[in-house]
Amino acid sequence: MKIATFNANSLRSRLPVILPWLDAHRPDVLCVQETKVQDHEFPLDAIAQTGYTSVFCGEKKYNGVAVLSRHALADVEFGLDDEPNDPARLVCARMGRVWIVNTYIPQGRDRDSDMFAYKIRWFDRLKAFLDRRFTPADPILWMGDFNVARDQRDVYDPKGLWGHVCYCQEVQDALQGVLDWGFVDLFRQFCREPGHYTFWDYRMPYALQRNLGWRLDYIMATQVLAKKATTCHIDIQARAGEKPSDHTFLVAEFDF
DNA sequence: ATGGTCGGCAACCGA
Repeated sequence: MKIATFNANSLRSRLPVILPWLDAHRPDVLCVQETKVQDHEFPLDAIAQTGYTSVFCGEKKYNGVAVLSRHALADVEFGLDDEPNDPARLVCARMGRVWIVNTYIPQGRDRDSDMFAYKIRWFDRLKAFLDRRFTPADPILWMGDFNVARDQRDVYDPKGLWGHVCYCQEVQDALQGVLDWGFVDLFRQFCREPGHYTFWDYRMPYALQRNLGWRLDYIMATQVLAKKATTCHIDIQARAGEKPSDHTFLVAEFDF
């Protein structure tokens, strides 16, 4: 089994990246965040032509999640189970006996904004969501854009960036609280080195060439699946001169 | 130095 996650920053404008990538790599599942497309405008047919079914929930300009799959998806649910439930930030579905939880976690804006408090709470709400449906013994893949860099290996300037909404003690603790429920960071299971990133701010000149990046996207697996993982790697599709952030896939493969 | 650019989509907002 091969799975992947991708922050699209507009699914429709990224189809020229996504469709060839699906054809070349044929993952069983691709989770997408920031689709930025309403459901009635979702490019269902273009994706179906590559052999993938989709489940999705989007908004006009912001947010939006989708799961693209080569296999049937069952028990599809959108959003958390309290209010506001953010249906365009979470999709949960079952593929065979494996559960997929695809999240686009709030970015948080500023440390002193309501959105930051909302971001912190989101992790506890997600843990409650998981508790109501699963146990840590279930085969679950929690993946997507988490907007958290877990430690100093995950940002290009740990001292200078400390205190950012995506790199501060509060968000690291909040994420760790959900990990402690029973998840393994699959990329870190295979690579302990610093400097491997999934996001480069496109406002920074030559951020990719200078490797001024962040690791904000994750594939978290419960133990039963982590034991079967054979690889987890970052696939940067950007060619010379192109902006990389909207072209970065995080991929994991499993021995089944 | 607290900038920069991109996407949606029609004036800024979110990242």
